[in-house]
Amino acid sequence: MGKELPTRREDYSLWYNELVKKADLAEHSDVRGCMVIKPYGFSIWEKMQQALDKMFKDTGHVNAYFPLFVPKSLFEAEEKNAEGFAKECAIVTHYRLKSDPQNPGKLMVDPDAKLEEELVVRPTSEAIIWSTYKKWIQSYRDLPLLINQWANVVRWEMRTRLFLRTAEFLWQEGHTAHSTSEEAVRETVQMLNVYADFAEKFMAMPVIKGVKSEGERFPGALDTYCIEALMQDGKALQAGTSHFLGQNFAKAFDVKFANKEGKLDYVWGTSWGVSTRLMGALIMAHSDDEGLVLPPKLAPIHVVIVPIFRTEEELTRITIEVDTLAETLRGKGCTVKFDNRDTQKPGFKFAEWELKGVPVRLAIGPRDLENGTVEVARRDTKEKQLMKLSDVAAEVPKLLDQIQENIYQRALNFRTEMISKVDTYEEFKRILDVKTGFILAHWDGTPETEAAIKEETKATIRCIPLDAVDEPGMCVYSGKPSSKRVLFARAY
RNA sequence: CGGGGCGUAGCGUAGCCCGGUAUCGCGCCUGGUUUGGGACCAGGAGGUCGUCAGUUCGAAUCUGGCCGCCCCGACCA
Repeated sequence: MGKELPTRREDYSLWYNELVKKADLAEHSDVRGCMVIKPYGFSIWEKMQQALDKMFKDTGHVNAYFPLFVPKSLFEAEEKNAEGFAKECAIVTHYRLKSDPQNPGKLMVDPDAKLEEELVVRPTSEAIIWSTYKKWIQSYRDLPLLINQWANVVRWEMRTRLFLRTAEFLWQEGHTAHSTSEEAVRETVQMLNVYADFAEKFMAMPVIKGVKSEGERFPGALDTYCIEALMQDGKALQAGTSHFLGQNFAKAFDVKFANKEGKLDYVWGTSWGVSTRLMGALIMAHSDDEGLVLPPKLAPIHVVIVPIFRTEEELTRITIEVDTLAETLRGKGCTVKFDNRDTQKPGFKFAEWELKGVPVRLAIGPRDLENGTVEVARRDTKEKQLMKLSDVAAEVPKLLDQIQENIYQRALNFRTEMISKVDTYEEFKRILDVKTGFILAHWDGTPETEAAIKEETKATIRCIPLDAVDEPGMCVYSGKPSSKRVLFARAY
């Protein structure tokens, strides 16, 4: 099965695609550019959703749901936003099919069922939501409005990649409205921090927080904050964004409120989102040549128990021990899978669960029954140890914590090694050639320089890091003065 | 939309140049032996060769149209 998995070094893209399919996460659909998320992959996404949803609720947000379709007139109300998405929209123009007289048994679009106004399938929901907020907001007493929705969106991308860029994807989008600019900015930054915490604490993936340059900014936003992660092939991945919208959408949709002084003013907005792209990030941040490596906090199965037996009788004796052990582990919050299939051999099961990234594997055979032991194997380091059966229930939860910490440290060490400070354009290009990864370099702040560097090297400004220290220098490209370093990389 | 490649069993492929009804591996099914790191042996099932037309006694193979997919670019808040 997984034996044919190419190694990461040979061809990272190929390896990624194979892994996604072999680990039972997802596959390409017959529908153009779309993806089928398989049950195992979806169960990981559900764990992400649960953790994120709790973090949103803990910061005062509530969930709601808005329509899939956006009338074209609403969609175009915020001009920059509409322009930004115009090239990748799916549009509903008709509402009925009929039998095709030319092709018996086939259907055709009924030309008589043309819509008065086209409906855009949401590529993002600012328009439909802000048109609704207009009705909900009259006074400062209605603010802040802190709403999130879990939904699917459609962006007609020309080239797609499983999880990283698909024509339809699942995400969450938060849309908030505030009475002051300061409060909206605070919200934007707060949600950026929520995303960063989620990435680091749950996904065990270190991220760099920053602000996008003008060229990479969300259309319609005044500022786009983002978290940027580094994948094992040295390419960057934008893992989440949080936008300060200013009053742009409020003005476009005429959302005004009466403040305490009784004066009308436009509300201040934010929007923020993460998507199933995080699944791609998770895979590319930790996996190895044996397959997926899941952080325990997001693993749908924490512990898999593989019995080793020749006869029914042996399996029965093992099952008695396993039932007790599994029950105790479940009592400690572990998700336990007892793989008692008699259709596969132990070696096959070991390989299969490694491919699926299960953090801890226990093996129990006749030898262990005699000695009162269990073989405990951890996925991240592939270390195996014999443990007393009586100790397992206490040790496994600790081991899960260690694995969570270890894979974070490993990813952090990798990223630290892969950040290069460079001061000349030659060095800049050399790093991209031989090492890749993140590059911290001075930039003169102009879109022209940014575009020229992108054109020549394919590297883009991932962000202007929030923790960038003031440091006078010269732009690597133009030689003009610069006050701080920005983060460059080739990106997904 | 440009440049390149490909369409043959559930998956991956050989055959195509040089025309004679399709090769191999994985997987699947049956039986047996196995079972502490992806088992082995034997037998078996499974195909409108993307599609339409043309050339031919005969087309997976040659010719043309169409459809679909992949890679590179363009695109990707």
